[in-house]
Amino acid sequence: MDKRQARPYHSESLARGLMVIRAFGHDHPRLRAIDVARRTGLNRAAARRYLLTLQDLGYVGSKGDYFYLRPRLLDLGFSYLTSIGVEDIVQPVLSRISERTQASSTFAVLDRDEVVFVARAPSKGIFMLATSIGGRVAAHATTLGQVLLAAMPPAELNRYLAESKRVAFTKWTITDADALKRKLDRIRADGYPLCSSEQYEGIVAAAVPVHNQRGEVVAAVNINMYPANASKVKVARQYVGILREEVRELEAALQAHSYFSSAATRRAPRNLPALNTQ
Amino acid sequence: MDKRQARPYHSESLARGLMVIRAFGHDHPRLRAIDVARRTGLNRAAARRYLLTLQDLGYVGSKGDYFYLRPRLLDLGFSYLTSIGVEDIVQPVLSRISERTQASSTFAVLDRDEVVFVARAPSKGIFMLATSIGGRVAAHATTLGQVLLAAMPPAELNRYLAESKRVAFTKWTITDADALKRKLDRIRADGYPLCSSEQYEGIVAAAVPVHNQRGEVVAAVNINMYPANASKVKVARQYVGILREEVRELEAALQAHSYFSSAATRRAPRNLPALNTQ
DNA sequence: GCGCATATGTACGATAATCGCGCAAATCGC
DNA sequence: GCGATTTGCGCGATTATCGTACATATGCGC
Repeated sequence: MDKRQARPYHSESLARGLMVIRAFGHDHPRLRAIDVARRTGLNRAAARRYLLTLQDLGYVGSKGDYFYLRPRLLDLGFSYLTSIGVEDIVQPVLSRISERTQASSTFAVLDRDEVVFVARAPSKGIFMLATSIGGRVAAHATTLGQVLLAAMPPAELNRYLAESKRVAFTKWTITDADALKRKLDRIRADGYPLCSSEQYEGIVAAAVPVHNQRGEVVAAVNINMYPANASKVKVARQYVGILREEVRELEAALQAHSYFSSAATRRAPRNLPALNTQ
Repeated sequence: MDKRQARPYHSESLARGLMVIRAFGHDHPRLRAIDVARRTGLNRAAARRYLLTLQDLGYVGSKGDYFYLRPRLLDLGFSYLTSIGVEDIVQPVLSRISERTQASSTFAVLDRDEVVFVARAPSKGIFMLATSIGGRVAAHATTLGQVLLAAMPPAELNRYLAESKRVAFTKWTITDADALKRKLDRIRADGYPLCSSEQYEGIVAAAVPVHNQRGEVVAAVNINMYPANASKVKVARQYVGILREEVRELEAALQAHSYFSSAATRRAPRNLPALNTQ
């Protein structure tokens, strides 16, 4: 009846188990069954069952009453990384970009209003962004995010502009919807965004989009520089050529692979009029 | 009855859902429901239910009949990475090591007979190992693996030597159990292993163990060099000092964090005599 | 040393989540 | 156009999962 939304196509056990994994993290690297229960809202017995299941599968370990995550969890993310071809295709290109531009470079995709770092090649300098693979930052304050936002369908972009609350990381961060919209317009005209200190003071960055064979933007690649190496935005602008050149090859290589290709949408939906299956 | 092993503490749905995720990968970046069913051994309807669940949760997407993994999956591995403090603690140390030794460095842990790469800092050169975060290699052929094997309890080590089948990557790879045992003995005496071309032709590497506050080896850090930079093993040996020095600070920092500390094993097991909870 | 508070491990009946078959509709290859 | 596949979904059967309960064990305050 109305007890709960009936969703016969939804496995609650799986959802709850994944919730258990996410209960762990930087501030909570070791948790007891009851800690997990409290953090997830599950019953203690249930939380314990999921923990023991995950332990059987090798994803978590335990010592005394405490549970902790084990490196096998990286396999799950690794499935994603290999499915888009990070090791074989993306990483070599990033390395070449870093080498040719003396800047660190990053390959990233959009997930809702955040940019997710998928691959990265550091520069020769000491410089190393703190966030690592799988890390996320708000889209509005990075070149990666801006180039991805600029490629959004208008309707979706308007929803983003309306719903996302954009915080300022520095005084140059663009948070205002109209200002951001103007910047995105400029990006569409130029083909790439330049950021100066919008996320980190003193960092200059440029990004270019990565297209699949149908011309859709599926990812972005950027370079980050120190002002010491590139005190003028000019320099960044000059490197955009290299970035474009390398990304063109990246696109070709990615299209040979099938993840982004979106080639065979074998069938249209049955009854419904082509719902956007997101 | 005897239909199936009754395991009231085990959630099959969670296990099956995770199996679905692992059905994807490099050669299978896009799968239909029935493909997943075949690859996992699940019923098609069940596979589809798990896929739809994962889609609801944002871990997979779909286009037409095809499903694909989404970047949110990286969050799961990210939970592990942040729980051991990769970003805050490990990465800065690795960067310093790479800078001081001009070599790429890696932080890794052991999972059964494999080494899992957890964090990495590339060297200044072009050199970049293919495998990325979450990647695995057989333990016996890398300095990382050897230093971790050398620290294993004797019983476990013997089991490893007996059960693991060790393949040769180059003609210098040590695969013989006795030879490996001798090398591990030497490592215990020296405190660190040196590898020359055991995994890749021409690569020289050295590793040191990372201890928790109880003196247990919980991870390892290594450096990899090109013969061009270090044609003599001597050079590697000289860098071990730097490696040791930095890792000592790493250990101090990690101990402040609680993941590896294994501090409060609050209670001993109830009835059983302190079973090794793996 | 003695409660009090809290956590664990396990059992068990109730319930609802999950299973897997079966079918109509839609697509592909030939 | 036809046979072979696959999808989406409904539905009854079954069993996996829930959550309460209880004995046991630990830590802490006094």
